[in-house]
Amino acid sequence: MKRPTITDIAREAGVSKGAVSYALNGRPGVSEATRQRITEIARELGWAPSSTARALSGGRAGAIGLVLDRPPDVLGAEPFLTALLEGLGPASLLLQVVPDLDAELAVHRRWRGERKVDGVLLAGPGCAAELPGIGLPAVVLGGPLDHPGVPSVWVDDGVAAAEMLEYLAALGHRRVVRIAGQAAFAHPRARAEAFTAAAGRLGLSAGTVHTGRTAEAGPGVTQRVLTGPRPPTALVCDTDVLAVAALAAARELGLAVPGDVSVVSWEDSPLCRLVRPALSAVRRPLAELGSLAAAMVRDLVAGEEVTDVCASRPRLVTRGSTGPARS
Amino acid sequence: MKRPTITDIAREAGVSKGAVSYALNGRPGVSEATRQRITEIARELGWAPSSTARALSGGRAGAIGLVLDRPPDVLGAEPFLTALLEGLGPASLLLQVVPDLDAELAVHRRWRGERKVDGVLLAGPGCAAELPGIGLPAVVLGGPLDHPGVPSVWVDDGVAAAEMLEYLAALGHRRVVRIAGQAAFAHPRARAEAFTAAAGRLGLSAGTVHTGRTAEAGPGVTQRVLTGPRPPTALVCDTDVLAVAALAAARELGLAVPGDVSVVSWEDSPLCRLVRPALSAVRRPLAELGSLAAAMVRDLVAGEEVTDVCASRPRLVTRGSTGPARS
DNA sequence: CCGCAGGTTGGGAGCGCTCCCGGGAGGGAG
DNA sequence: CTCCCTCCCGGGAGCGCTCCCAACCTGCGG
Repeated sequence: MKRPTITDIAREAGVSKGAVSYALNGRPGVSEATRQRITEIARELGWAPSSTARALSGGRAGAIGLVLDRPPDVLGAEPFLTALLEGLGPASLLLQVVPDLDAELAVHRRWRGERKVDGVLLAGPGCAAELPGIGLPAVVLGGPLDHPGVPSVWVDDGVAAAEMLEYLAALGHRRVVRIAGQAAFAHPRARAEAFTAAAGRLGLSAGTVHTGRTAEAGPGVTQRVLTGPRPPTALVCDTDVLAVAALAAARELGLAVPGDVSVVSWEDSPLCRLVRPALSAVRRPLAELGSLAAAMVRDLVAGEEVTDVCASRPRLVTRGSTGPARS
Repeated sequence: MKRPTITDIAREAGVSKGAVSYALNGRPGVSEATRQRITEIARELGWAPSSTARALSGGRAGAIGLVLDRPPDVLGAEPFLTALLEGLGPASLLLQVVPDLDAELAVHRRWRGERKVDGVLLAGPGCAAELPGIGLPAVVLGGPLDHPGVPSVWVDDGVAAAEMLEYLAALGHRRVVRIAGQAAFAHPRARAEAFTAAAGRLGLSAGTVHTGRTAEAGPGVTQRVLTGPRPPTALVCDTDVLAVAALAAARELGLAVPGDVSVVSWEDSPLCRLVRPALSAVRRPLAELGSLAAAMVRDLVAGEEVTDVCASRPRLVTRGSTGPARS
């Protein structure tokens, strides 16, 4: 029950290993007739290329890596991860979870040393600067950054911010506060700038409060915002979980959503549809992000020039959590 | 800037490749003095073993696989995935997301054919029966199953059900309904049986309603349960998201939680802590599940006999969503 | 002083694949 | 008919490592 190798096929077909290799890889150097015969024999022998042998010989590992930097208790990229992976398709993705950035760098170095991966995806800008030094082709999810050797693929937070805020402005909202958290696959600074820029253009009074990395602070921060002087009539939350927390916090204060305050999530998810009122949310093309990223890593590994890429525009999905501003 | 190989080390140390291999792998057959010298040279040359070469030679791939079966729009294993991965530690995990079971089987077959992985983790009982036929060592997360060749590692739903229901019974609850959904790393039937058995033991009236695979039905199902004849005073939800949906559904009906109805989630997560009232929940040792599973796959690949394993007991964490039954 | 056991070491054959090189066959031109 | 050029294909050398086997060396007892 040993698995067949190209040598077996070669013997069976009465040709050499080399010919089989060429035939099976659709490469010139073998006549069409022989190619047919070889392909047929390979099929009936149930042959499949050994990825390890191919990797050894070719010098490539045939896999890309992704390290998730997960400090204990942080809500993070999880629900988005599967969307991303879906976009990656059949590319082999080596995944590892580590507690912090140093550990992440260590993993990248190890992968590089052991030649386990050909390139990596970076879930955040955290250690983008070090990757060229390590010598591993890398693509950053969420950007754009301006590290020369490390292209990024991102979703435009500018158009998302514009769409959200225009929508809120049209509903009569004038004071909006953003609850900033740890958003997946987004560059924190870029998002902050996009938000304030869009608000400025529309003449809105817009503030931002931060929950820090743990999101635990979500409800507390939200309540403080809503009970402060001149509270906002609309809240923009960086993540779906933060938005759910905001909903809960508002209700605890006896405020109606969207009657007294509107809430929109800068991240759509099934969770947004399941709470009541259902959350209006920005839907980002994460699967597309994944497939673009995979293609970029491939190109990078192939030695091609790769530039920053922006995925298609995010869309605002309106549901029950947003309504006219309380006058 | 070429990376050093054992041949380089051998030349440098004036010994043969074979000796270097033995020395670096801590294997007998080389004197302690030589081993020291070789280790030292390897260190200063910055040598790291090539995983691909090792895999080719050793016949093992040095990685285990996990296929996530994700029908569009299903809430699933995501938040738990990272906990699981954390438990896996530095073991290389090849991950792929597919739409359905057939695709999952296809991936397993491909991995097996290409020798990409040595063994796989199964996120559910779905295709456990086929794996021995494919010839890939596999461990099922969530069980126990009784497929001979496929051991499982699971968290005991029996003690979880007992703890939850005893707690609810002590609060005076007599009618409990379970909202059954797609729980991660749990065997649906085992969980159902554990629930009804524990309820029977305590003399509770316990029912179960199903949301199907999409969880979208969560709010609707919950409302139907709560507005039916003789509504339950407590709800047990299979997942955290379902529990949040239940909270929202209850509130929409004007029912107070926990005043009118208590809610407990059969899955803890940060989300449970962020909603209001915070959700009482069962916390399962998922990281432990991961490390156990990784060890089991390793043993299985090594050809050892592996039996079903049960992780340490889950714990009920009580928060604000549970209280005395309405009399 | 010789022989032998036990421990060390060198040499080399794979693992399955890729890719280069050169020989041979076949066909068109001279 | 011969020469040369073009295709095909066989042979074989790696890729970096593991592991077997034989040769070696040491130290011991006879």
